[in-house]
Amino acid sequence: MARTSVNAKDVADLAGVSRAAVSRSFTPGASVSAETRAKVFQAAETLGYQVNHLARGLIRSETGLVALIAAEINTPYRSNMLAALTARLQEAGKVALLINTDRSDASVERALRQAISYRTDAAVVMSGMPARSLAETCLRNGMRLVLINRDEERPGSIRIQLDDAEAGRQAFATLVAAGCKRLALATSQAGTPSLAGREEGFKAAASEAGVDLTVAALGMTSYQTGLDLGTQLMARPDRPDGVFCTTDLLACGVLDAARHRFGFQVPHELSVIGFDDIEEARWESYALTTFAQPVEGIADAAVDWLKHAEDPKESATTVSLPARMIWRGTVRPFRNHD
Amino acid sequence: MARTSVNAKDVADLAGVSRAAVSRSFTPGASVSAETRAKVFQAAETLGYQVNHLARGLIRSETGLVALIAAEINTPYRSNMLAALTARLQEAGKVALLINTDRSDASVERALRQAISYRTDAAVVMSGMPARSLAETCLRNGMRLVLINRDEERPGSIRIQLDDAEAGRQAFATLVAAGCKRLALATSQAGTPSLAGREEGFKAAASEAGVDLTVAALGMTSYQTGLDLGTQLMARPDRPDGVFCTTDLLACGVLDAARHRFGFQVPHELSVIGFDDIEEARWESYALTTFAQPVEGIADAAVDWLKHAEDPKESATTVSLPARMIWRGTVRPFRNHD
DNA sequence: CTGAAAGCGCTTACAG
DNA sequence: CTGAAAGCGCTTACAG
Repeated sequence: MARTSVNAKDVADLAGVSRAAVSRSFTPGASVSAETRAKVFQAAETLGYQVNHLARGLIRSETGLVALIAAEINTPYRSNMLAALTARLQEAGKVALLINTDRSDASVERALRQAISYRTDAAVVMSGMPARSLAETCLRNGMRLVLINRDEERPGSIRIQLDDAEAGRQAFATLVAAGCKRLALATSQAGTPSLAGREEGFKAAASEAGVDLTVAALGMTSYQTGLDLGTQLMARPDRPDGVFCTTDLLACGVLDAARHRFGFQVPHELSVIGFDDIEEARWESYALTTFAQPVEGIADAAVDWLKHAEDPKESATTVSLPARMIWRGTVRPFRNHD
Repeated sequence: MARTSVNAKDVADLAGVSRAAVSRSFTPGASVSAETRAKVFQAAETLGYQVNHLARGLIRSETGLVALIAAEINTPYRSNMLAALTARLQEAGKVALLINTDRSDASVERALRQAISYRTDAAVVMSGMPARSLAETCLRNGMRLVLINRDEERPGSIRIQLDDAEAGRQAFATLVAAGCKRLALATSQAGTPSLAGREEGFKAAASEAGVDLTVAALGMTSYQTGLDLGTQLMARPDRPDGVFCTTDLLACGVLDAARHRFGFQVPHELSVIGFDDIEEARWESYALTTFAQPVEGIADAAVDWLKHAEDPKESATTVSLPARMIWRGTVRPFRNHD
C-alpha cells in the first residue's frame, strides 16, 4: 500500500529526535523537554502532520470516538438532542459517530456492532434496546453504554430518563384546573418508553380522580398523526375540551386540525398541552403550553458520566430528570398556577 | 495495556487456522475455502468477535469513516440533509463522523484536522470553507472533499449545489404573475453562498423587469428573524404584497407576523414564497409555496461520487441540481402556472 | 487455498 | 529527559 500521509517518523527525522519524542510531544503531561516539544511542533507544522488517532486508539484504551445511535434523526426533538450531545462531546475532546437506525432492535444491534468495530469509548442509545447479551459484549470490550429514555437498565450502563409519569399527572391536573370537562389523551402507537410513561401518568391521575378519559392512539409520532388525531377527536359528539398530547409534533397537528378544519378557538373552546418544547412550540401559530425536555441537562449528565466514571462495572446507574412545564397560550388561563 | 477485546488470534486458535485465514474470511472476495470460512465464522460467533476497523484502517487505504461537517445541525433543513447523508453512507457501508462547527472558517479547519486524525475517507463540508492549503493537505492524505452549497471549488473535490439564482428568478416571475405590485426580498445577514444566490437571482430579475424592490435583511437565518422581518415589512407605508423569503424558516416567521400581528389575509392580501421545503412548510398553519431542495438527490450525488470516483486528482467537479417549485397556499392563484 | 512474516503508525515500559 | 524495542490488531504480498 502506498504510504499515504506524513507520519511520526517523518516529523522525528525533520526535528532530529526519536519517534518516541514525537509521540510524547503530542501527549499532554508526557515527560518531554519544552525545547524538544518546540522542535517537534515546528516540524509537524511544516509537514502538516496530524497524529493518527486510529493507530493511537489501537494502543490506548480510548479512541475518542462515541457512537450516537438513534432513529428519525431529522425530527425536531431528536435533532436537538443530537446537537446537544455532539456539542458536549466535542467540548470533552470526543467525536461523535452517528448511526441512524430504524428503531427495530435488530438495527440497534447492528449499530452497536459497528460501534464495537470502531472501538468507540461509549455508545449512546436513544432508540430501541440492545439485548442483555450484546450489552455485556460491549461491557467486556470496555465500552460504556448510555441509555436515554429507555425503560430497562443494562449492566455497567447509565440510564438517563425523565419523570414522564409525573409530567402526565401534572398535565391532567392542569387541564382540570383550567376547567376542562371532557379530557382526552392523544398519542401515537410507537410505544416508546417515554410515551408510555406520559400516558400512564395521565391515565393514573384521571382514574384516581374518577374522571373518564377519551384515549386516541394512531400510527407514528408525527405531525400528520396529530392532524388525524385532532380530526378524529374533534368530530366526536362528546368532543373533548382538553387534550394532552404526548408529543409537541402531535400537539401541533391536533391544534391545526381543531383550528383550521373545525374552526375551534384555542384556548377558549379547547386546551392543549404538548411535550418536548421543540422550537415550533414557540412559534406564534402555536404558542404551545408544553413540558420542556432538559436536553442540555441530559447531554451534560451523559458526558459527565463518560468523563468521570471509573471502569465500567456490573452495577447500573439511573438518573431521573424532571420535565418542566412551560406556560404559553394553549391552556385556558386560571388562577393559582405556580 | 490490558487486552481489552477478543482478537483475530483468539478466533484463529479456536478455529484451528492461521490469523491470515481469519482476516481473509472477513474480506469479501478473498481467497479462502468455504470450509475454512465456516469454521472461522463459527468461532467468531461463539467468541463475539468483531473485526477491529481501527487496525484495518491502518493498513487498507479506506477506513469506512466519512466526516460530516456542519453548523446548526438541529435546524430543519440541516437535519434533513444530515439524515439523508447518513442513511446513504450507511447503505454504502460507511459510517458518519459528525462534527458540529460554528460556521467560522477556523472551526471548519479544526473539524477537517479532526477528520484527518481519524483518516476519514472523505469529508462533507456543509458550512464554512476550508482554506485551499488545508484542502490540499486533505487531498495529499487521500481524503476526498465534498462541498455542498459552497461558492468555490477545491482541487480534487466535488461541489454539489443548487441553481439558487434560477430559483430567485422564478420566485420573482411567480409573484409578478400572481399580480403582486409591491415586491420585497426578505433575507438574513448570514451571507451564505446559497442565500446570496437566491438574492441575486431575485434582484437581477427585478432589475431586468425594471421593478423596484424592498430589500430587508436582518440577523441570523431563523424563525425569529422571519418574525422581525415580517413585522418590519408589514409596518411600512408601502407595505409589500409579495415577499420572497430566502428560507422557509424566515417565511414562517414572516407569515406569522403578517397574520397574527397585522391580521393580513394570505394569499389574498399577501403572497409569500419560501425556500427549502422543510416539514413545517407542509403544516396546515403555513401551507407554504416554496422551492424543494433535492436533499436526497444531493446525498445520492455525494455518495455515488465517493463510491465511484477513482483516485482524487487535481481537477474539481461541479454538479448543479435544480430546485423545484412546490405549489401550496401562500401565493395568490393565477392562470397558467406550470 | 494456506501460513509465516513484514509492516501500517502509534505508545509505553525499560534502561540509560 | 531520551531512544531502542516491543507490541496493539490487522492485512497482504510471498512462497508453498
